[in-house]
Amino acid sequence: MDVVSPELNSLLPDEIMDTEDIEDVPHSQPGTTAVHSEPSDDASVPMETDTPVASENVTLSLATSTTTTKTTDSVTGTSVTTSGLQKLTTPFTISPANRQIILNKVASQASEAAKSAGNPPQVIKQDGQKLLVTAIGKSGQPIVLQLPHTGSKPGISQTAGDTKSQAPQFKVVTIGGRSDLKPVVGNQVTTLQTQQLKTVQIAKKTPASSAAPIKFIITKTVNSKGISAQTSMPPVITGRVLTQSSPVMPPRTITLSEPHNTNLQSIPGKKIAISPLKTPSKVTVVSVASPTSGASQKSVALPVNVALGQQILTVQQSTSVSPVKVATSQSTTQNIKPVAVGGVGGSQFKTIIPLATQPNVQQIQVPGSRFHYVRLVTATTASSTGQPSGPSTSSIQTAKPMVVSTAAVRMSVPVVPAQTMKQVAPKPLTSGPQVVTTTQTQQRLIMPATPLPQIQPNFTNLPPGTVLTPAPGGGNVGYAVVPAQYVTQIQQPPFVTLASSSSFSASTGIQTQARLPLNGLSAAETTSRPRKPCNCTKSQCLKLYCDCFANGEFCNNCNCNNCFNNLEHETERLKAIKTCLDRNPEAFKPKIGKGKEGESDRRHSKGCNCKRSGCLKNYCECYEAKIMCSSICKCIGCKNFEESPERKTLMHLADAAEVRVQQQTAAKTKLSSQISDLLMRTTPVISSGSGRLPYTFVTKEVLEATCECLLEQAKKAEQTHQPQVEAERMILEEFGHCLMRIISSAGKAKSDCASINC
DNA sequence: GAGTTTGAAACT
DNA sequence: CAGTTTCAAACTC
Ligand SMILES: [Zn+2]
Ligand SMILES: [Zn+2]
Ligand SMILES: [Zn+2]
Ligand SMILES: [Zn+2]
Ligand SMILES: [Zn+2]
Ligand SMILES: [Zn+2]
Repeated sequence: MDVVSPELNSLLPDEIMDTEDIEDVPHSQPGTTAVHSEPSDDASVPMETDTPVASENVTLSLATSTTTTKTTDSVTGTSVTTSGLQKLTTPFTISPANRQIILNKVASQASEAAKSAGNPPQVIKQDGQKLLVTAIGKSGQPIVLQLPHTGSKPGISQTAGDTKSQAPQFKVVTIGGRSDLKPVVGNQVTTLQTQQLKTVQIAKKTPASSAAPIKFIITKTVNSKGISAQTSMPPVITGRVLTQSSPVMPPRTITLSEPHNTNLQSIPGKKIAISPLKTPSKVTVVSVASPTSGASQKSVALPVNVALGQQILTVQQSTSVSPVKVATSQSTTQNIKPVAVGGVGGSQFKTIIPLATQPNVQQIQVPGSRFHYVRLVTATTASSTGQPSGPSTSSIQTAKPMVVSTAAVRMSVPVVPAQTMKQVAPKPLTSGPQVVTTTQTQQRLIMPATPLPQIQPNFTNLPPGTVLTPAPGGGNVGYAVVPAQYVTQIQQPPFVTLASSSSFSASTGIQTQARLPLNGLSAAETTSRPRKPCNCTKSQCLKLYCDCFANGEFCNNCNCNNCFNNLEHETERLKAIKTCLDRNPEAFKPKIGKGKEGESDRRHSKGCNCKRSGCLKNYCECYEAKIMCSSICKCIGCKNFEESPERKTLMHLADAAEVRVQQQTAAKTKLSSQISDLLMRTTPVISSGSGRLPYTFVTKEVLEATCECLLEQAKKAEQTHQPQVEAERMILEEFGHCLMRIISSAGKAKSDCASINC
């Protein structure tokens, strides 16, 4: 795959662009556009059912620099050379046959960094159906996604697992730079059928094909704020979409509108949905033009590749912004809400989000959307592109390479099961110049619909081989890459979210996602905050009883027994996730709405049901989350309300305790500073070598500081109701500590002086 | 650390 | 949907 500059794309003939069965997307008219649905079984679209066609390889490269030049190699595919920055060779490869997407990171830096970090690039299986993304995220660890084999490849058997679902699975992957990525199971993830990928194409000329069983229309309003917007584009984008191939579903049309601020709950999740494209033949890639702020270096360093990766991943490192805030501030796209869902519970619908495209426009800007879309077209002459050195395994692709043209704006929205949309992973937008040709646009990549089993982020938390295993069902999987914008808007540290869903057949819709920090903590906070280890013994950590599982995370450093919440038991885990989602589609959504600081929105989604704790103990989920009980709580004897005297008392006690700790810390700090200060002043005296050290060091200031420490200790003893003996012991102990500090300081001063004198 | 209490999750 | 059981965490001693 090569990187093609947007301009180049625009220049590309449509034939190239739309070669194959990809339906063209009708150039969407600004405003709403109806999407035509296509029959799932449309022959034109190669689905898993299709016989293995000569593999089509798609290589996508994104040139970051505006001046990028593109070269196309008929044999290997196209290679693009960015403006001298880097040459990417098959940065992104998609082979239909293999259904793999491999992203290699351009710069070696990232990989090395990752290694240094202790996380080697992860390679998933080399079955050939893998998606490897490297150089994503801060850690620079590559992420590999594996796509399940599609039926197209006879030779490859589908993985065990959900055999039932032949429907293509869809996964959404969001990769973020955060180190703490966690796989999330999420409701947020939507499943798409890979087949839909075809349909995903942005508008094609034929407006309506009624045949498609289900149509989705998505209208998205984009908020230009904060993002470099393309002013020219109309704010509203309409997308369309996809049909569900599955026979079961009756045809439907769904219209989705996305107001700026509308958030799906997904927002909290901060995940990005990726639309899976089943057929490799057509891929739409959007590159994110958004420059990364200086903070994210990687993006800078690796213009092209990184950019691609980021976009695809939509990961970016956001520096400090808490996800929540970001999300709110930026309203754009992130959340798409599927309005109507097919009747099937957990049904997966595919949704392609941004669709509007400008005809012929070189830049892919989509109205209202800040993304750049790149369309990938299979090249007739394509040959498999060589894979870069990346760890990635198989890039097997074959035959037709796809060219991605940035110009086309196509959106592919991953179809998401109605319930679960993906959340957009927040990606801070960095203003880095480097990347994209278009400054403001974002790119979106849609991956082939082949089923992805999972993706795992490579963070340390994750198990070593964060490889995604092929989805059990072997169904097709679609990948969607989230537009960078989404990411940027959110500014959160990048996350990776993968979701795989099986086709409507209940097989599975599972995903692994990275999770956003809860409570709006800064990324740093979240990253640093280790999750409390679980102690499960009977649930195998596959029930919501397990906090790790409930949070969509793998167990890591837990004390659980017989744990299945890990990569080694992915199949079981996915099944468990599905079970949970079947039981409660929102099982993995955060219970506390928006953890933002503004507590206005913070309330428990279901409310508690406490009977005996008065909601003033951590047994109560409301109290545990530090929020007040609300009208939706069904608690009895609740004392967790604003005016509650008990609550106030408790809070005061807690505050007092906190103050005490602070005072104690302050006293110690003061003592230390006094001592050091004293040292500074007395050094000359010491150097004189007199034997008056005690008097020299035990000054008035030191005495005062010491007394403060002792008083604090006394208070502490009193507060904890220690018996007098114990209180005395504590005080004496503290006095001992103070003396030790004084002595050590004196000794140090003396030795220093000695050394100086010498 | 063992044992108890608690309320969500799971199950019927 | 309600009642019961199961479960792991919170809490107590
Ligand atoms: Zn557990
Ligand atoms: Zn655990
Ligand atoms: Zn576990
Ligand atoms: Zn409560
Ligand atoms: Zn409550
Ligand atoms: Zn309450």
